[in-house]
Amino acid sequence: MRIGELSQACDCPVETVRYYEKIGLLPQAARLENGYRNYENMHLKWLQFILRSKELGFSQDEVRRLTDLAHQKQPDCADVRELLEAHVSDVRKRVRELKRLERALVRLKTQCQDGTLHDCPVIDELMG
Amino acid sequence: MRIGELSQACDCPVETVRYYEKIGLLPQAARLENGYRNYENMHLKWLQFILRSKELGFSQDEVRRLTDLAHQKQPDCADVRELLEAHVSDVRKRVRELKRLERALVRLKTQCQDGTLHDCPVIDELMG
DNA sequence: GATAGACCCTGTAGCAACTACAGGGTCAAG
DNA sequence: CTTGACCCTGTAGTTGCTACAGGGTCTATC
Repeated sequence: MRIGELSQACDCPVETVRYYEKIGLLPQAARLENGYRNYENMHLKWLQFILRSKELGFSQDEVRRLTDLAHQKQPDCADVRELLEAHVSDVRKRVRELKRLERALVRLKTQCQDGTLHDCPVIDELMG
Repeated sequence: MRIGELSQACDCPVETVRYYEKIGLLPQAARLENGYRNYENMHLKWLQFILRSKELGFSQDEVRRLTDLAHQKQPDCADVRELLEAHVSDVRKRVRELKRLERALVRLKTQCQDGTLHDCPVIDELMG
């Protein structure tokens, strides 16, 4: 399989595939005589694993740890669970933070009733 | 006021102050004879405005637009309102996205009941 | 007068996680 | 034999800083 096919099959830009290979997230592909990368089915699975993990918001580092676990002979479920739990609590923290932001913004917005006002209370408040 | 004082007064690293000046978020300071930056009270207010806007999650570009509005003779409240509304809906979108993520992760986690399991269903699911 | 330490300067490289070129080579079809 | 789609490497850009490297300046102390 050449890089274009892999890229299309996974709906992931070729540059990104090469990038993942470069940083060692995706194992290196063998080369054809003309220098083109030659991917196996294994690479497709691996890339899908990476992309699915990214979709779930795992960082590159976390994805790396996940692929490491996934390719151990006996992956320890406790490690996976730990990663998962850390990630869930991280996501929850971000949600709380954004909700706090939202409340502050909405409060700010209520000060902006009149669209034609020249002395803008929003700007005043940001000014301190 | 020298950069260190401004930095301390706003609890913002000196490098960041210089950076804001460099990218034009903060107006340039006059220089002393020895080349040191000499800040006025105006800069302190301006920097506080920037930092407060950042705290509310505005991007650099949005902050720039806010400072532009703030320093017009007659800031149009409708413009401010528009920025604010766009930002609130952006924040809400991010919250929804993260909540979706959280649900997916929690679902994944429920498959991980046994910490000693060798055939990990989480990894299987990520594998596709 | 030397020197230590705190402060200031510029400019560049690094982070995540890619994306977008520039400047080439390869290959099949018409 | 040329067009166009594909492939290659390598570098620079993105956002919003942070962290040096390699200097200069100022104040206090010995």
